[in-house]
Amino acid sequence: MDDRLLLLGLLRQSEMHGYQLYEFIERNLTTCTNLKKPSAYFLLSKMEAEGLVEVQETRTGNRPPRKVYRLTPEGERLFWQSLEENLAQFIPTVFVGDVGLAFLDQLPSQRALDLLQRRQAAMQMYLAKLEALPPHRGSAALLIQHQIHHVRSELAWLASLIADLQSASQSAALDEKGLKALENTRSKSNPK
Amino acid sequence: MDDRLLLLGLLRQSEMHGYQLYEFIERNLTTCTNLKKPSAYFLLSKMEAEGLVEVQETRTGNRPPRKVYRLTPEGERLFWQSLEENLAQFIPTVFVGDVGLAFLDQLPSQRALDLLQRRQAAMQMYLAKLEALPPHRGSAALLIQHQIHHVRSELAWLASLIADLQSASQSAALDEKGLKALENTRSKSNPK
DNA sequence: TATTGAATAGTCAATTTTGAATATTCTGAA
DNA sequence: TTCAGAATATTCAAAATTGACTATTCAATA
Repeated sequence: MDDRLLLLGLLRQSEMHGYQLYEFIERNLTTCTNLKKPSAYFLLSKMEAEGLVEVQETRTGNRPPRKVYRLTPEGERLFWQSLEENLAQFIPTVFVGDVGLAFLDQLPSQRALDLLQRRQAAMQMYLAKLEALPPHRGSAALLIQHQIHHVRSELAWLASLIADLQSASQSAALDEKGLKALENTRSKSNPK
Repeated sequence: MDDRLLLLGLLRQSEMHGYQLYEFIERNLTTCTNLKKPSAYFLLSKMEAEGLVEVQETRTGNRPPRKVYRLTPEGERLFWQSLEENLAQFIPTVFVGDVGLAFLDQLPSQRALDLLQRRQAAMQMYLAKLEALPPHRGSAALLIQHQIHHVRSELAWLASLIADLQSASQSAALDEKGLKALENTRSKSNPK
């Protein structure tokens, strides 16, 4: 539903053909969707069938004809409805990177540390890229600020995990208890 | 690939049939995957075809036979490889909720505020649920801590967005410039 | 002026995901 | 005991997504 909202919202600002939509999303809105090219086309033709958008075929030279999409009043209605719905709700974030964390205790703690430090480096690089981005206009800027805020927060969390892991493996060197110590440490510290 | 890692990792701890896997994920690991029941079954039979897991059909009474899966050495190898890969990389988070934010300026600012405050309430409820969760064992606890950290950070960000929106609509009441003011405000404030 | 590679524009078969249905067993209340 | 509904366990057809491909135009350079 959110991808429809995205397409409707963009078409509302100006009519476009599939590739333009895809390009724009790819360049400016990757932080809020994974929509790929064929999915974009698929969605568009579906939305046409549902009467949310109208198509105008335009042929330039002997190119394959481009389909230019524009919003119908029906589409406009759905836009407002979906926009309100999207803004009012909260969808919990799924962290695929946490699958690995779920099995962190299977690894020797030194190896775990190594890997997490590589993750940390990858995050720092991503953050640097975000911060170096040329200033975007309008609400795209908002999304980038959001992503920056998020990555900083994730970096802080990862740093604290790494620190715990380090001190746990320190004491493990003494008391031979390994990662078990860590779980207790972290599950108790629950700062407001 | 991450869902395979998840299934492999769980099967490595003990053999299980599809429903058990699904149930366990549903109860303890929803913060790191969206894997639905039929997808779990699909993945399992695919992994069987790939020689990553073995099946043992067990029939109890005249129930439909249950397929119990266990890891093969091949599966074990892939587990370690995928685990290291997962831990070492960082996959940027996609915020579907940001689709709405991308069109925030299309709404009258009072309406935008209303909706975002509802989102805020939804987030607070989710956080409360997380915090009330009975203490989980092992690394599941880690994932919950992560989710809590994340939601707190998101709440802070949303609060600051709402505050900016409020002060922007205050000045709009004076200078009639509406939401335009907001974008400038936020895109400049970039705290270290 | 050819040639090559990037950018533009879209499609398709194959894969993956999903909602909904099926079927059995268990639990407890009437 | 019996009937209803929850829990267990899986499957399937329909829908959505993807990687890989096709094809044209444009820009630069050999």
